Amino acid sequence: MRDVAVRAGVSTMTVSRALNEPGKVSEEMRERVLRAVREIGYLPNHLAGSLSSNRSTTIGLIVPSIDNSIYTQTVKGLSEVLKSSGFQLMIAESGYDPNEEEELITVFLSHRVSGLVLHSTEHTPQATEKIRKSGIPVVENGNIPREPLDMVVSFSNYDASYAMTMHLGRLGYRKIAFASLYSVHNDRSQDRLQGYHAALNQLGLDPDPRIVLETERGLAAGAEVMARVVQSVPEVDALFCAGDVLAVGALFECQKRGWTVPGRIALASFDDVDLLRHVSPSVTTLRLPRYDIGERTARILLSRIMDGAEHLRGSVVDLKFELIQREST
Amino acid sequence: MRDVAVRAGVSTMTVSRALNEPGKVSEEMRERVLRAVREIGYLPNHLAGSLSSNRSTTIGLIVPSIDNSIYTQTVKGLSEVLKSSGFQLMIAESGYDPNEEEELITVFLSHRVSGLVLHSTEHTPQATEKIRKSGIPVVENGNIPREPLDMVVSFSNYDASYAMTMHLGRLGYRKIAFASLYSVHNDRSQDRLQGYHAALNQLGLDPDPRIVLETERGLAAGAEVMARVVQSVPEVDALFCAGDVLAVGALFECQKRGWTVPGRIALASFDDVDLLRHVSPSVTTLRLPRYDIGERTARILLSRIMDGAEHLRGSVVDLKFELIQREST
DNA sequence: CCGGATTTTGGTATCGGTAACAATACTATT
DNA sequence: AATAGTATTGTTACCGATACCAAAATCCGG
Repeated sequence: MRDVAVRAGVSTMTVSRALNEPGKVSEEMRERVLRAVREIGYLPNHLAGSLSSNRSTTIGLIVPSIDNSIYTQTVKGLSEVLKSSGFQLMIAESGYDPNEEEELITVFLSHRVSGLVLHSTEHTPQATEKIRKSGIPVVENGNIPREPLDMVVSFSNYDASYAMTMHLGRLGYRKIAFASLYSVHNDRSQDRLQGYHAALNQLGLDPDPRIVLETERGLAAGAEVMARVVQSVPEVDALFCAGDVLAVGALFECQKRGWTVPGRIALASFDDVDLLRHVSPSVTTLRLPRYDIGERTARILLSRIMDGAEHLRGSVVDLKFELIQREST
Repeated sequence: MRDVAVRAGVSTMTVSRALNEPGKVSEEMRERVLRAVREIGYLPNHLAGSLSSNRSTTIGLIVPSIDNSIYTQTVKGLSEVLKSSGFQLMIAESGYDPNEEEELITVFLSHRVSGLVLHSTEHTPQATEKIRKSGIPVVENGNIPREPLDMVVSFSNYDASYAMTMHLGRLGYRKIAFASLYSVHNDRSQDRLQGYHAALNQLGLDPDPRIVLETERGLAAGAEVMARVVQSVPEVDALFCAGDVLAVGALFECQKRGWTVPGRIALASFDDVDLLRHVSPSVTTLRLPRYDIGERTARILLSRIMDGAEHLRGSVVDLKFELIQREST
């Protein structure tokens, strides 16, 4: 930058202003500076700028696992809004481990991100403390936690799971099995399970531990769950797969075994992946506002960072969901 | 850091060393410093460190589209290796637009990333020039370009497409249709198309423009392609879907219309997504080393950055692929 | 045409670290 | 015990920008 200043015959301050606050500089200076910038091929150093101004243009994002297609829509929403404001995204994965998450939070804070987005809502006390101490705005967006760290943009896993289970109950199914992903360190799974139980209770149905299963992600796991539940408890008449692509795997298993859906057993899923609409029978599911969550998260974060919108501190945005009834129920 | 130094009764240099080069500091000092760090709750400022040392620990990654599940495995591979070396990933999407890519490269350079990973291999001249001028190592990993910018870690889209087409030819199919994603500004698509044509030529089959189609991503597009090609050119006996989940959509369309696969028409896909193994019939496809590409990319980049392995400059790593014959052909 | 208000520009300190070298303490050797 | 050599710690300058305030230039009404 010094070179630019010399070449343009002005002070570095003028260069800095011409680049960042063009309005505060005369037409002539601005052009002289911009020309010098072009001639020299000058690239501003963001590190120096951030250090000096004590403001950065990076946002940290921590997801449990990068290769989970569920998050990609949210990341896209985040990314698009941030890009339009000149912010950058730093991404890392915690592997569903709160300690790992804490570690990453520390790293991001030392990189002086000006905001954090956390998918998980389970944090170590130290992580919470560090965030509080740093004073930067945070958005949690995988679930609506009972005790938010700061802001929240999400749908409620509990509500969604409750709604789907009630839907199955109202359709007349009496023996509703439930499959989800492992719930250790995964409050989304835990909430879905609780929503399911609350609905059963509301419907006057007895919970049966034999038909509540936890498994890993993937088609194979879904298939395995379907086979297991039908064979161990033949009177089961519906399976609610509250996670990933389990329902697709389950459906394939039914097709392979010749079990009709929903004749022999009804099937419902949690996330409206494209696939569920195209398989036959198409699968009843919940449409979750994945993209909107990212977009809204970015907006609310930017308001806090750029406009200092302190009144947004602690706000909880519930983006709801939509139940889509299809052929499988 | 000054506070830590005062509290520990040492100079800031000693604090810096105790934290970054523990070996160069005596046992006693190290403990005194670490205690002070803990007591104060000191968090190093990476921006300042990077600025001062002229080294950063961030890598920039530019993908055409974040919400494409194809990249997630590569990102995971990258992320895991980088994390273990304390590097951070900045991600952005170019939307298949070289100008957008150039813009992002500029931003990343001004953030002083110490390496770049580009999925696309088509760049503007200015982008190429900026990268060259910056001197930082770059890895391209969506394809193997004819004129690499610097290092390359990928498989060859041309070779893969050629191999699959030859495979279909050897199985006896004579009228092989080809569907891919739009090839404008997408050299991966272009190379796949060329590989297909080269194989047709080698097989002594005449190319037929009526059965070479470009479409968008998604199941619906795949279904549409299948319907279109079979109805307009009934003698077609195989369809090679060289992109995304097109093949799955195509298969669903066949099932819906009662066309047997491979009886009425054979079907082959390009990327081994989990799904293809679980549908019925299972789909012949290419297993691409998505995760390995990410992992290897990270390793080669880190070698250049940390060990200054200049002999790696310009290296091209072809990670190959595997053809998986299944029921659909 | 003048004095004060306003806009534009510049000087200097500083952000929080590290590099490079200087100074000091300690070790080993003969 | 003196000397050279090594290990440890400190001093100072600087990385490349911006903040803050002072100085210079411009504007304006009376």
